[in-house]
Amino acid sequence: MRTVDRNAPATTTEDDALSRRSRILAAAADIFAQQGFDGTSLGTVANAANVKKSLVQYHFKSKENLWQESIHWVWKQRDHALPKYLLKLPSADSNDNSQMVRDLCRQILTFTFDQPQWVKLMFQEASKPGPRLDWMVDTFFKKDFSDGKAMIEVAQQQGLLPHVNAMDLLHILSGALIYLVNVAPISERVLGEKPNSTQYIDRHINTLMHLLQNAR
Amino acid sequence: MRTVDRNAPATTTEDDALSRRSRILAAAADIFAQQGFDGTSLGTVANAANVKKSLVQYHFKSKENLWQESIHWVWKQRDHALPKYLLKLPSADSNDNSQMVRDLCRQILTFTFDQPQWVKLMFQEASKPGPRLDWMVDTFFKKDFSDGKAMIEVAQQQGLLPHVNAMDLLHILSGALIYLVNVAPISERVLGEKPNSTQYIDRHINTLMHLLQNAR
DNA sequence: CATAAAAAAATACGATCGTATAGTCTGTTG
DNA sequence: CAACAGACTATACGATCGTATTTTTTTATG
Repeated sequence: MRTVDRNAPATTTEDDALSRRSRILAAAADIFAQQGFDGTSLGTVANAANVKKSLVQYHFKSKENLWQESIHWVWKQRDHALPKYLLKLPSADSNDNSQMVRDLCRQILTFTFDQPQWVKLMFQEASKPGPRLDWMVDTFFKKDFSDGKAMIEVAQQQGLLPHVNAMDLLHILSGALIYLVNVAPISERVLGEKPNSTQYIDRHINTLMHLLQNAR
Repeated sequence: MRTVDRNAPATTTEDDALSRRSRILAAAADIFAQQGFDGTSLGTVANAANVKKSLVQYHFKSKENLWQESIHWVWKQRDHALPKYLLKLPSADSNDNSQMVRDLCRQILTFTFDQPQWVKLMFQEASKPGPRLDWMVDTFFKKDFSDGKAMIEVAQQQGLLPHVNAMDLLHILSGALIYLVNVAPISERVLGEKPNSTQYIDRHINTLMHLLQNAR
């Protein structure tokens, strides 16, 4: 009987077990981030990954476990895309560090507009505290918070940020950046302007930097 | 047979149709805000409102309709609690208007910490654009945006806020305030500090005002 | 009191979903 | 070739949920 015929589109890309597994992970991360835990069905994930529903359950034992592994995958992507500035502000090379905060903000914004899963997953669970939020706090957020605070403090010591409470400043900065991503679908519909465009991001960051640099 | 016996706790509060209906609305708003649309079941809402599941369907025809009416109810609460400053910055009475922005921010923060439903419902739909988000945009957000922008501009004309792009400033302010509420369950677990305490809110607002007032 | 409308409750049904289980296919190893 | 393990599939079951329908109870009105 048929020797080849496996799938319709004649997968030119390799379709081994490993690629299937990560395809499921990527699809699950997307759908979990968009539809939430309850709004996501394993069948939908399987379809999006172009695999059978049973295979999802074979590679990941339960929906809960798939969710956890998806988030690990998302955070790995994020940490791989945003490591450059983290805690590595040059101590006193003193060429032009003034642009560093601006560059970091822009990089965070553009990446998050492109891969908003981590933010969506974060606030989904924050809005309904439970075991899943506790797990995320222990696994990711404690480290994220301390890294962020350390970055703020380094920047402050270099005179790049006003000397106010570091944790407050972290929240204000995070808020100003992340809110922009979260509210983007609304802004787009209200203002009729694409908030993830380069101009929009640059203008917003300019305004933000203006507020920060004129304050002491 | 029993003349009275209706319910266990001998409801001292009147339990007529109107109070039942609004009890369902309040419960639905809470649960929708916490668990999302998909994560909310009509049975759970009924239990929380202490009514039978069938009664939920009697008063509100469908889950979709219950969701809409819940949100109308939430927005009505919000507009009833936060009308004082909206668009009503005194034109030139000029006693001490400098505290007005600070007071407004504090009022928004304390109310939203107390009744975070509107924010949660807002971002739930923003994270998965669809017909429900479109409905919210047309019904609420267009007005919210224009009101907010108008407020910023009035404050700017009085010299209470730096003269930067009004919409950007609105987003930065909204972000700094709303993010604080959204991230509160995480902050509470990471920092071991209640973010909705008066001191925490005041300190945060002080920092924010410091950034705003030293900038021009 | 009679009667009709409104309010509330009980029941049932079809669909979806997570998961458990058994079966199939393929490649490898001894 | 035999045996086995890993990858994959098919199927079924129990539970939950939204909704439709029917029935009972309460309230209002003449």
